[in-house]
Amino acid sequence: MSEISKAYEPQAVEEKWYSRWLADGCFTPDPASAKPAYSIVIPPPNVTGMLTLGHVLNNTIQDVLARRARMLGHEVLWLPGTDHAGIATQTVVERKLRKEEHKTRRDLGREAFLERVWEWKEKHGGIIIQQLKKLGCTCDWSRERFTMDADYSREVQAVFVDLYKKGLIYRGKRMVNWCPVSLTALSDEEVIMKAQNGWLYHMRYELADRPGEFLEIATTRPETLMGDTAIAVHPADERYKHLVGSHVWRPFPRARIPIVGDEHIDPTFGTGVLKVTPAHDKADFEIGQRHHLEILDVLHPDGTMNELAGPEFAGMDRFAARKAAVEKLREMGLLVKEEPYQNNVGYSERADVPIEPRLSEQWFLKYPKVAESLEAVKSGAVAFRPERWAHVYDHWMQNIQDWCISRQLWWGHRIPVWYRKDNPDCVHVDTAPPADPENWTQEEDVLDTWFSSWLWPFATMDDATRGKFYPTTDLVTGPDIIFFWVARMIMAGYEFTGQKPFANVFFTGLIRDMSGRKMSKSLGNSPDPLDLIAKYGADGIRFGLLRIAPQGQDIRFDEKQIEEGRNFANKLWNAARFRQMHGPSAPEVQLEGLKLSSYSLDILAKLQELVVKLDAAYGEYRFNEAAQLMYDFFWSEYCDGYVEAAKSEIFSEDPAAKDSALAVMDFVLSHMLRLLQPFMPHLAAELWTTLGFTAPDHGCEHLMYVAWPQSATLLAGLERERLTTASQRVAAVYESVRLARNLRAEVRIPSNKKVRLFLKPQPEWAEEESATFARLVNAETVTLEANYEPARGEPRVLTPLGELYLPLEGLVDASAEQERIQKEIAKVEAELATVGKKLSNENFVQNAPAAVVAEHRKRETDWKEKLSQLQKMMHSLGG
RNA sequence: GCGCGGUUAGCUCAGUGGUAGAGCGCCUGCUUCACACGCAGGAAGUCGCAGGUUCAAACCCUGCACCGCGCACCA
Repeated sequence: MSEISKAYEPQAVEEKWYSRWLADGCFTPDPASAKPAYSIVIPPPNVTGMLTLGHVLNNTIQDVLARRARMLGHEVLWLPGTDHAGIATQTVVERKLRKEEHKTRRDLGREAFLERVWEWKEKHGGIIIQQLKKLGCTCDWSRERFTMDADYSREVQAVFVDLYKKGLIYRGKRMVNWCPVSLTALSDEEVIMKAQNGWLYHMRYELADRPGEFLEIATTRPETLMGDTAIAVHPADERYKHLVGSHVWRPFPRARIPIVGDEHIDPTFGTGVLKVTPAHDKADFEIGQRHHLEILDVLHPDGTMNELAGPEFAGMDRFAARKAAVEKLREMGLLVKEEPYQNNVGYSERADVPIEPRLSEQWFLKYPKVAESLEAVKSGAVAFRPERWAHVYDHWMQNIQDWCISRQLWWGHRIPVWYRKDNPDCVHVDTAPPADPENWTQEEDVLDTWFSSWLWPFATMDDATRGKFYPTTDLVTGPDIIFFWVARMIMAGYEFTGQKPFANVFFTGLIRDMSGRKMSKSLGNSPDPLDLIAKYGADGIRFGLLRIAPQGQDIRFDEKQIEEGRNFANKLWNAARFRQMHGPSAPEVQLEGLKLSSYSLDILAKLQELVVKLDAAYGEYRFNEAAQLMYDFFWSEYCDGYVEAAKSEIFSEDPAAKDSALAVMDFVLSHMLRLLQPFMPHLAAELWTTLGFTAPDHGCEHLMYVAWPQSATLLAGLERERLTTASQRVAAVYESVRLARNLRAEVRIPSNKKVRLFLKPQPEWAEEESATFARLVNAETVTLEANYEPARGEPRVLTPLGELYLPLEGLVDASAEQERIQKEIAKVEAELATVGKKLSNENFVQNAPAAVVAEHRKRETDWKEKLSQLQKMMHSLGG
């Protein structure tokens, strides 16, 4: 046992314990264990990533689940790792290359560039892993995985080949979402629709067969008109249907283009005439297919105009070209009007620029096991929490589209396809290159990062691990990646393992700033969790964040909340310190045979109730409730209530009473530390050791492996029949204390000043509690006197212990006291009226549950009793 | 357009049919022998609006308003 400092200083304690756990291999499970398995795979953060508050929330929840599972006797695997994050990582390294060497990746060439990326990854990647250790995460670091590990890559390629052979992967020239900055195709999920304030331009195209007559067309993208290869109207539109089959002049480059009739056109929008640019719009492309229109691509991949747009536009950026095209139309007298218009534009998720619909050769996947995956969530085989996310999943799965899986990047899993040099139509699709590689060229593209992440729950495990821990138990993630990751993992699980990948998915909320904005680097509104850890301790931030993280609801972050977590840690620290000051603790307390005070019985009953409620909260993944329950129990019930009351035993002359109270403190503290361990692991471990607690049969010296308290057997050996009466008595004393303190405050006696009180005792046991009562109200003496005669105007209050008097030797005049009691009477009368009204309602008395009615009747009796006593007190004051 | 959340004390949020809760902030008093990262007391809410169901509604139903999000979109 060592001396404990006055305030908890988390830094040294946290570092000490984390390294001790690591040294003792506490996080590494044994696949051969006979214990039931519990497993989680971490949502792999980007290898470029830095810890955000989102990660803190997410990983703390996982850690809480893992730690509690260990205490419940499970063999626990929490498997960590990082994601290669194709675009993000490649961008970081390219930027560095440009800045430091003024080179592009093409200057280096593919192989040399990839070497650089690996170098970067070894040197700077995975910082976030170190940061997770600071948080106290109990991941099995010996199993850390990376989505580009050799064996993981083999698995990705095998999956590609398998799906290709099943006919689910195909190559095709399709309209895809093209990012002009990253220069790659993207999946539909990587496109974010944003509302844009732009313009709707009305322009007119001259009819080729009727010079001088024009068709008016509305568009938001005049810069693509050079790629127009037709004009479309609705075939039934009375205004235009006679024109179908004739031609108009595209103004520049000047060309005759046909007018086609197509059902897709909405006659009510704009002028009811659409310019058709098959190369630059998905709907236009489809119209083009239907009418066999020419496809005229006027853009370079980087979003600048190409030669087909005409010499004056070639090389111009698409947005500059928009202005230029409008000007040119104006000069030609073809611009009718411009009106402000709001529409939605798709943005690239990573580069945050508008994407271009672009026709290109890409690889696509027809998703496997869609029906089975839909059913899994519907039936609850994979349980979503909160449940409402199941609808979002359902909707997406019902409308699922083929997935564009190829990316025009270098960093990633290269597609295992080779084309014969002398005949590109001859392909070799296999995890191994062809035997005569010199005659083949490998596909240049890599796979979408998510095409590797979707295998994460099983591709990260070796056979022995998979045998024990797959399918995993819980997945904890944000609802923002429900399509990117969760849905795809479920499908991959069924397709490649024949099983669901996890039993439960818990969706956390998003953390927002105080004005409700999403935390982001660019807004600079995201505090660095490491700063917060340094300031408040990992346990403080864990507890503070979880206490305010409701089920699946977004969270407004306020540093105050973390401060509360730190304060709670300090409270625990000092409560332990207080216990330690009164001698050594018993390593294992047995309640049996102890002579217990009412206060002890009461706090033990509340402890048991806490365990019951905590188990229920965990059962529903209500972590905020669990945190709040522990906070309230420990701070209010234990510290403010029990410890203060027990001081009269601890400081008493009776050694038996003192020992009994200390034993109860040990019992409560040791159980509290067990319950707290998942949330505040470092502090709990530290206090557990400092106080010298142990537990039987846990086979390990670490608190994290001590058994979770069992509510059913917690109070075994206790005089159960005394519990109820003890709790009632304690409640009466505490209520009396509150009223007495209130009285002191009302007559403005400073809280540190001792007073002499007189009590006309009510219950026959009042005397037994008078010493404790006196201590709690800071009274020098409490004199019990059935026939006490108060002075005129003496402050008094009616308590469950009896009428209480606070002599002030005439400092308060009778009228002031009368006024105070009159106010109390008014309050009681109001309460009585409320209850009376309810009880006089026959419908209530007949229909409400008997217990509710009885409760009301009792309330009425109590208030009546109180009223009559107050009136008597009023009378004795001469009122 | 369809769908999903939210709207409770000054602030951040709990509270799924039976007398409105917490923390912070605020006011008052306390360096009382664990803790000022603390102790004690207090003020403060027509539970978004309007209907309905019920003996009883913050809670269930209907409609509306506002805030946020997702999906799909008409150029």
